[in-house]
Amino acid sequence: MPRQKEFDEAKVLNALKNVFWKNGFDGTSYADLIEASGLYKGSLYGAFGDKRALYLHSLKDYEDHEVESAVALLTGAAATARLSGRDRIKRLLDLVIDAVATHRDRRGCLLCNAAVDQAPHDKSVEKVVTDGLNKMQSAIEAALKVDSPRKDVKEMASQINAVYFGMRVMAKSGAPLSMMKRARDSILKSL
Amino acid sequence: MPRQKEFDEAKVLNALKNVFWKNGFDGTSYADLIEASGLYKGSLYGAFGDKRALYLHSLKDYEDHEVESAVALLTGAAATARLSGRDRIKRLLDLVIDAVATHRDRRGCLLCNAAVDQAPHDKSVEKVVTDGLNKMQSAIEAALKVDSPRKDVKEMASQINAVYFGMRVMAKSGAPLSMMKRARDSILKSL
DNA sequence: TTCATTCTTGACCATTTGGTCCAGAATAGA
DNA sequence: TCTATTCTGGACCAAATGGTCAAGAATGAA
Repeated sequence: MPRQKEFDEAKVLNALKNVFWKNGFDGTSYADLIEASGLYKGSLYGAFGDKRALYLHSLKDYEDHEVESAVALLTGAAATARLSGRDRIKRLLDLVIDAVATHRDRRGCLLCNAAVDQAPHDKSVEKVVTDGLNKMQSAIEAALKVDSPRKDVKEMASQINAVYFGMRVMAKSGAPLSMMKRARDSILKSL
Repeated sequence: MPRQKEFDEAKVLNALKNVFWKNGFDGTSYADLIEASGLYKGSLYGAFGDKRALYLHSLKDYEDHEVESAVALLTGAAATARLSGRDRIKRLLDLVIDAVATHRDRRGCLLCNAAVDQAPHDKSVEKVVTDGLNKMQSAIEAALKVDSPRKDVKEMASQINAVYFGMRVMAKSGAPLSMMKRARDSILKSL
């Protein structure tokens, strides 16, 4: 085992993810990735492969971190353990609104972006995306079950999932914050 | 007024729209547009301008046709005049599901696609998209008002709007049809 | 018929694209 | 110390990109 890698793989992956998150797959060039990672072409290619592979790695990184943290929030890990299911869902939707309101973050959700621009053209992307979607679905169902047993959990969870993704699109589109807030308030009312 | 154009502008625009619809802005090359339109580069450029202009023209065409027809459905033009607001909304959501179920149409909604991949980077795109979003919002409100006066029309309409866009994303992502149907059924229940 | 104007056709161009390759640097083990 | 192996740095490449331009065709007006 001679010569070690000089870069921190996790950090680089995070940087790559952020570029794809902001610009999408086709909107990102290899040059952008080189700049963001601080690596040279050879190293980058050697470490992760071609552009498509870099994208898939980024998506998986997103799923491992961002999606997992949403799942944790919903299923009641640590900080949200004492919250009602309804409040957990409120938290989730608030995150979407806060991203825009306080951080001016218009990147939306990488999974949602990938769904729109790559999933229909690439089976591997489709798989990662639907996996993520299913994880969200299960986590929302889990949150709903906290409050009371109900037989329409799946239905309601799908609706919340749709609202969540819809709000993500609204955020990217530049829709007024009021529209997003109303969508959130309306679904919370029915819980 | 010498020499006439030899092509049908509306048809060409429709062809361009379909390419962008399928592949997104960054995913389509000028070569794709030339092939789809059947024109030569010079003519295409002369008629509509650069790639960005072509995209904007396509978006507007989408708004003039697709969005307008959804609006007509919701506000009760001709065919839907006798339907309840609820049924009009059901029709709208059914369109999303049918596109996938019977036509295997994974293009989603061009406005939604534009929101995700171009709106954050281009003010003109953002404007067309939010205009479309607002048109949908008003039309949904109009549909809701058909059934009964309610004071949460705006809230409910925003929620339906979010579900609509969320379902569009699900469609593109390759999510199971059942998830989309449940989202639809759930929101219809609350009407 | 001539002319001005607008259209079509396609050659052409600089730049950027994603991707390859290899010389040399670094280092762990023999 | 030597060697085998892996990494870095960056030159290099073919192809595709978005965009320009000019020669010539078509046609209505004078």
